[in-house]
Amino acid sequence: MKQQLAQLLAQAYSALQSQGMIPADHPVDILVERTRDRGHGDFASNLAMTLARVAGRKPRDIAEALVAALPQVAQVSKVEIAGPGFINFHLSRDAWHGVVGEILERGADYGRSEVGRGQPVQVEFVSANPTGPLHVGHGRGAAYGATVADLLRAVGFNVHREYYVNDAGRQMDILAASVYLRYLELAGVELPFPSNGYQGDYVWDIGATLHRNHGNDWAFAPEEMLRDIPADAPAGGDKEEHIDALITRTKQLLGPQRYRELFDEGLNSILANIRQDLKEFGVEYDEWFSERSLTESGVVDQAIERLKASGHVYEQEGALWFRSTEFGDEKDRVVVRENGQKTYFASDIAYHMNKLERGYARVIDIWGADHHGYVPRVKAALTALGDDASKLDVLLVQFAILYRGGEKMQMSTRSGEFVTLRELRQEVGNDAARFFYVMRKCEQHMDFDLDLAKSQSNDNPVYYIQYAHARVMSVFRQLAEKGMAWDREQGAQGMHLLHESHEEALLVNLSRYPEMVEAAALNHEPHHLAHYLRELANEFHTYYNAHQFLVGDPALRNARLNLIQAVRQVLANGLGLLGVSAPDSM
RNA sequence: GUCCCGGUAGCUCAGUCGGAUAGAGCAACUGCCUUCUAAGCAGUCGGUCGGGGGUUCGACUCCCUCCCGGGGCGCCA
Repeated sequence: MKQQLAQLLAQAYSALQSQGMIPADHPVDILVERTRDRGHGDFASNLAMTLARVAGRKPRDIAEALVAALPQVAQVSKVEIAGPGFINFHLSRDAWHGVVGEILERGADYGRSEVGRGQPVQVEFVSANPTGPLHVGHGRGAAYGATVADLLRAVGFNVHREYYVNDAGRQMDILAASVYLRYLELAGVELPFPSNGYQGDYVWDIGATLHRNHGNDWAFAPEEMLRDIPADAPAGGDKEEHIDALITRTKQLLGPQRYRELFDEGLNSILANIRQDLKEFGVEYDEWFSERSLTESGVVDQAIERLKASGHVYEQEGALWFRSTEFGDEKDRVVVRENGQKTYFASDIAYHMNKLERGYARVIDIWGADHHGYVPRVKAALTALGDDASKLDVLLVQFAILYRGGEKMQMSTRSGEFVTLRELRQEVGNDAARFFYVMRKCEQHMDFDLDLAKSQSNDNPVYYIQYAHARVMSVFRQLAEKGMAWDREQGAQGMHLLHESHEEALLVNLSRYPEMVEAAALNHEPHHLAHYLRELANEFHTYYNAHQFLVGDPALRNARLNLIQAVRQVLANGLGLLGVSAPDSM
């Protein structure tokens, strides 16, 4: 409808050009918008105002000329000029009726489109280090990423969802050492636990698995573990040096093969937990991409070689630096450390190089906002490699701050003090969690009040929307109980009987759904969908209270049933995109 | 110090590319269940859009500046 009106205006516009009112070579973007106030009609255009300057005439004069040149069509009942020069379109009542038939016809496909033209897009999200269970902070990235990916698929992109598994590096070594120390305790070797180790209960569980598999065979005496190890922080030492020495000692004592087994036991156990958690949360991936595989397949070395060959790296103080300042970064970045170890950044350059080589039209990274300073260096690296950095969109998700009892909660994986995503899901349910996480735009800081979410879950907007869906289902159950059946064909014939203001409002909103989905997808803003569904549910509840559906007149009854069935379909489609269930009864 | 995000009703937040009288929910208050589920509906109350400049037909929206809150600024990942 919007497109149609824009085309009508385009015809009027070229008529004005041939009349010489507007320069013939002046190109223009014709915009038609939904009005906010129905008193201004259904759609409006500001075209006349934008032309005022180039034509050298008053906006209202141009508007009058445009309206005079506008072709007549049946769907448009009235065209008005209002305010400073808006052209307002009032649609005929019949113009809205078609939407119900379209929704019933297309069913679950209503709202889907092909604007993405099958272009391949990658969405990488969550990618939390496998050093512990997902916590509520990761939940926001999971819900947001999954919804953005679903929305993009709904509008016709070929979406590839990926989780980058950080299965290499120092954090994972700290986890391995932590697991080993718990194993030693189970084997009867009592040692002070490092202050910088991972202290969660899950570390005990992994240690216990090792102990079941190997008994005390992997144990060493405390003296062997602690010989020449620098003091931990509580004893006046440096916690980083302490834990690094423990890692080195663990590797020495166990040897490479057993250390790898220890390491992989921790990695696989935690990763399995993360995968299960996400799956239960309705978040599925096409690929789990291993960081270690980049090193092992030589891709990291290739990336560094390419940077060397193009002259964007230099050596200083024994380390190899990438000259990222050349591409707008604040300072240059190390890719190979003095000790010969490649940095995490080196892997990330390789990873993004690999992503672009896979041929995606767009690559979307969803990161926590604390990584924002990282964006310029990754883009710099892609540019230096000769790739098109503009294909990469980094969406930064602000933290979800947890409140309990009105107080902010600390979250630290290291200390083991956090609310896990699993706990949250168990407390408030998947539906409420998924919905809450995407209710706010991602740049907005989010206060997640646990007490509210747990104790007053009945007030959650998600229930309000689900209730609307359940109510429609209930009406149809009542229909059957009263020995009647829904005659969809008769309903379609009687659409003209729907002239209550509540019915017209619903028709307008139903027709808006595809536009809203498209905008939410292209702008990566799922919160629009959440707000839209609330509004639609509100209009339905209002209608429900104002009018009886199961009336005696079969023509009116079936017309109303067609309408509420269309409402139900759109609610179900929208909730589906958010990963929220649409229950038959509540 | 510098960079990023935010500041809109008592609270939590929407506000489309600059558009017409700035909107919801919660909270508070007043009504509505013999009728398709009251997890609902109708109504009332509530605003210097952080402050100050600027751009223009028009600014919550764009630019400058200042204030406040959160976060980032490692040869950690």
